[in-house]
Amino acid sequence: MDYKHLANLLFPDVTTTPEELEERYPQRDLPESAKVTRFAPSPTGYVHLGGVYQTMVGERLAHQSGGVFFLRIEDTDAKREIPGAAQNLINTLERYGIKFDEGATVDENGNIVDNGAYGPYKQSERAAIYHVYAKKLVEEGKAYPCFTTDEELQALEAVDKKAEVKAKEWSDDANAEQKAAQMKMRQFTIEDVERNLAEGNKFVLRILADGDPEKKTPFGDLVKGKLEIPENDEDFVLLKSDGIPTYHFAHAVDDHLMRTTHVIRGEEWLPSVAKHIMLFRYLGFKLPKYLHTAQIMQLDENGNKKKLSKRDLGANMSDYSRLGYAPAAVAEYLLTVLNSNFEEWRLANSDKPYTDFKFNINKMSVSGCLFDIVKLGDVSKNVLSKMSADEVYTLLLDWAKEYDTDFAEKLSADADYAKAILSIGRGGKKPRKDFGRFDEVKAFIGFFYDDYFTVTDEIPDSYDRADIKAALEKFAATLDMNDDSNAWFEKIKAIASELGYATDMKQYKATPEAFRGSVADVSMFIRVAITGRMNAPDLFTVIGIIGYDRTVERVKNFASSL
RNA sequence: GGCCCGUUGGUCAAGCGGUUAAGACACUAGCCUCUCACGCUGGGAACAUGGGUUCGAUUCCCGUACGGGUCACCA
Repeated sequence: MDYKHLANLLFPDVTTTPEELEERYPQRDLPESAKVTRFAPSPTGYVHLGGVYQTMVGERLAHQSGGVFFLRIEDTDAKREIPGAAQNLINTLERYGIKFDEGATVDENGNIVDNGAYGPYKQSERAAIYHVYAKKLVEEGKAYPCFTTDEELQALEAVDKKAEVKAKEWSDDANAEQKAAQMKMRQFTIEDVERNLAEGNKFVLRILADGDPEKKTPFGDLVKGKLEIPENDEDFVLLKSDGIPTYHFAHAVDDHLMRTTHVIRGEEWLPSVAKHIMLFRYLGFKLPKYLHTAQIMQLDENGNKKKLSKRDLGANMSDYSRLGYAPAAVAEYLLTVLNSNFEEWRLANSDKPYTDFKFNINKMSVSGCLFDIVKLGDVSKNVLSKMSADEVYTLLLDWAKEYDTDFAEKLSADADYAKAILSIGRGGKKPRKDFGRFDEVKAFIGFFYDDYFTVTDEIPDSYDRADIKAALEKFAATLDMNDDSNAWFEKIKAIASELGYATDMKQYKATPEAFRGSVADVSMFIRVAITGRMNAPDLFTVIGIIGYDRTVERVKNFASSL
C-alpha cells in the first residue's frame, strides 16, 4: 500500500513537519538534574484531594530541582467539560500554595490563557500539532484509518460499552471476538478509503500495534519500582472521529514537545503504559520517567477500600473550605501521607514552614492509604497552634465571611478584641490546641460575645446553691483588675476557705470529708457564671479580656438566677 | 474472566536475612493542674496464608486467599 498517498488523503491540510515542531519547541535550557513536571487535569468540575496530592509531588520535584512545573488542560472530551472548571482549579491550587511556572493561567478577565513558550496549553487548541504526528505515523504504516462506526463495532460485539460489558461479565470469548474484529479493521484498500472519504464518512485513526502480549517489557516506575508489562497488541484509537486525540496520543505528543522529564499521574494509568511505550517508540520520542502515585482510598459500606470518590467527605477540596481547615493543614496532612518521613521531620523542625521539607520519591508509599479525617484533625490542630493570633484571625475571618456572616461581623467589629481571644494560650512551648477547624471556633470562644453567651453547663445538684451564691457574691465584691494572677487566685482561695472549702488540693484529696469541697469547685462556680461552661481556658486570662464590668454583671446575673 | 499492582497493630507507617518489630494518630491508665486544652509517664494492639531457599525469614522465590486498578472514539 502507498502509505504516503494514504497519509495525504487523510490529512491533506498538514504541511508542517515533525522537524519544524522540534525546532519550535526546543530542548529546555536547564541543568541535567532539573525536573520538568506537569499537572494535566481534565476540567470536569470539582478539584479532588487526589489532584492536590499529585500536584504537590510534581510541584516539589520540579522546584526542589530547579526545574519547571506547568499546567496543561486536558480538554479533549468536550462532553465532560464544565465551564469555569479550569479557573476554579487554578484558584483552588493557589490557595494551597501551588503555583505554576508555566502553562494555562487566568488573565485579569478570568479567561484561560497561555503563559510560556511551549503552548498552547489547552489540548483542544493543539489539533494541528497532533495531526502532524498522525500524518507521520500513517506515512510510516504505523497507524491506519478505521471507518467502522460505533454501531457496527457493537454489532460485532467487539467494543462494548463498559456498562454492557459489566452486565454480561467478561469472558475469554469476548476477548477473542475483540481480537477478530481488530484483524478485520486492518483489512482495507486505498479505494475503500477514497470511497468513504468521498461519502463524507468519519474515521478514527488507530495505531497498528506490533506488540506480543506474551512478551514482557521491563519498566521502571519511580514509585512502584521494577515492573514487567506485557507488550501492547491493541490497535487503540489515536484520533477520535472529530480529529481530537485520545489521552494516549495527546500524552505522547504533548509531553515530548513540552519536554516533560517526569510524568506524575495516578496508578490507574499503569495498565496503559504498554500503549505509551509503544507510542513513544513509534514516534521516535525519548520515554520520560514515570511516577505512578498510589490512590487515596475510603472504606465503602462493605468495608472494602474504594477510591475516594466525589460523594465522600474530603474528596472535594471545597469540603475543606467549608469545614474551615486551613490550607496549610491540608497540605501537611497530604505530606504525611505522601512521604513517610515527613512527620519525623516535622517533629524535629517544628517551627519551619512545611515547604522547607525535602520531598523524597523513595519515601512514597506503593499502596493506597485510607483517608483519615481524624489524623487530619490532629495535624490541623498542630498547624493552627503554631500560627500567630494574627494569622489565625485572618484565616478565621475569611472563613466566617463566607460561612458565618454574623460571626464575621463580630470578629471584624473589634479586631483587637478578637485577636486577644485568639491569643489565649498561644505561643510558648506548650500552646493550646483547642480547635482544628474554623467551624469549631465559635462554639469554643462564643461566650466572649454577649450575643452568643448562654449558660450551657449545669452545676451539679450536689453543690449547695447557697454556697455558690455566696462564693459568687464575694468574688464580685473583691474582683480587682489590678491584681496579678497570684493575688487574684489568693482571693479565690480566701473565698473558698471562708466557705469551708479546701484551698490545698492535696490536702483535699487526702481528706475530702473534712471539707465542703475544694477551691477547684469554687473556681468552677465562677467559671460557669462567666463562661457558661464547666470547661474553658484559664479564668484569669478570660476575665482580663472580658473586662471588669461584664464579668461582674455575668457573675451577679448568675447568682441572682439561683 | 485476562492482565497489572498491593498485603506489618483500628489508621498512617519504619524495617530492607539475625531487632525486646520504631514512631505518629486513635483508644486507654495515671501524673501535672482552678476545669479544659497542652505536656509528661505507662498500657493493650501487627508482620494475610501455605510451601520453599537459608544456620536463620517480616525481609528473597513460588502458590493460595484477600484487596485495589484496568480492559471506551473518558481522562
